[in-house]
Amino acid sequence: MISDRRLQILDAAATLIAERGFTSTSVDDVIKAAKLSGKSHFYHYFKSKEELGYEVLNRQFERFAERGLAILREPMIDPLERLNLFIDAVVALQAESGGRRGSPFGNLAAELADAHEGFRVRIEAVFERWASQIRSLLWEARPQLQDDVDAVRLSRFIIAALEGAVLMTRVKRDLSVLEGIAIDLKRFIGMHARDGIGATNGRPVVGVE
Amino acid sequence: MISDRRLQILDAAATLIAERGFTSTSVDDVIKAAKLSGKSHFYHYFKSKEELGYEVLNRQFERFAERGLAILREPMIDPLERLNLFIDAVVALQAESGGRRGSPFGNLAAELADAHEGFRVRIEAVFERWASQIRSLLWEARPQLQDDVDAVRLSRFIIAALEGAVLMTRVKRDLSVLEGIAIDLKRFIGMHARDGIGATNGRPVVGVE
DNA sequence: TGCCAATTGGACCGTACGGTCCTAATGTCA
DNA sequence: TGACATTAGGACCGTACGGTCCAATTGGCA
Repeated sequence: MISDRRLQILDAAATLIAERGFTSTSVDDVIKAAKLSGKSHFYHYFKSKEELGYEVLNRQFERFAERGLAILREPMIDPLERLNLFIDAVVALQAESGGRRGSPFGNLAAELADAHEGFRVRIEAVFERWASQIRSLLWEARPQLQDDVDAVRLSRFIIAALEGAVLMTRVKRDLSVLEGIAIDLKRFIGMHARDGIGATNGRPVVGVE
Repeated sequence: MISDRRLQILDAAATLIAERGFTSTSVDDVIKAAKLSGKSHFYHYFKSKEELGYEVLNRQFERFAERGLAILREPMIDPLERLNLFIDAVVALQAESGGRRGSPFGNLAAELADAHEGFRVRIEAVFERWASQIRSLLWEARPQLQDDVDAVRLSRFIIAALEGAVLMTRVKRDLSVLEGIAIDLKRFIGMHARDGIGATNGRPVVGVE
């Protein structure tokens, strides 16, 4: 069902959309990048540009789930430690493109949230699944956390800080922006620990750097 | 030099760009919204769509500087208190559009950072001026702050968290996302105070809510 | 062998876009 | 009165876009 060609098109489109956005990526661009013979070849696999966009978004999320969110579920590692590792993974993922690419979700969100309800809803779902993973982890870590920690709020804060950081990194073309924010974010999370380490001396509960 | 018409066009364009993004806003759309008679009327005032975009960005920043950043410089208020008030102002600004509009800088950044160097540079400058205001405030507040507070890093963190929060709010169409993050952000800032209030019990130095 | 998906290649269409050019009317201030 | 910015209206142009249609070929598999 999932032919090689389809994946090839999806990957090419993902790269282009990450570079220029969805609107500024034309079907002809995708055809050229995926080395298809022409329009009919493309429309043999996708019924519209919109559908292509949806599937690209799906694949981006799957990739992110495998390479990023999976860390949040590692059963052998302390939950709060896992959260730190996850943040490191986001930094590493960005480092691959030199911080020039930004978040595929954040980019699409900013570009299409108001203009295109179909994308808005799908991106909302992405953020919700992401937040839900963090909430589960926080629930698991609750013996180590202060009683009044608001998991919903904290999970949103983490996502917002990371998305904002990735955006700023892209604008400034400087990966150290993201790295600095990652450090602060870990400290903020550590501040919610029951023992309060990280809150008083600025160091997180578990290893930083 | 700055005619009424020009401002009228700039305001109409700002609204459209905030709603649909720069690329998806056509010159004809602007002409209709600003009630101009035709293309020649528009091109009488602006030499290109690009120049219009630059001037809209300038005006958005001026507006933000007057209604937001100005708070950071209020001489009669305690600096850290001012930072909290500033965050409240960002929330209030978003509330005006029901959180549907997002940040004019973040939106343009995500849409054009890679595609259009001219915009990227200008948005970078916006973030830099914003960060610089926060750094000044932090410097002013240094007697109340812990010695090892990194003003550059903290100022970037604040901006990233706010930009990310505004983006998420827009995607979820729920202002309470931003409100929650604002609370956490204030707590994080309070955590840098010398007395450590806010770090141990989750309350900032100065009034929250 | 025959079927069917995959591929190739290109013509074509309607629309939208940024931008130019030209002419003429209207208002305003010196 | 004259000079000049403003307003008005429209024709026009080249290009790009998403999408359709058609005809022909290739290749694997039952």
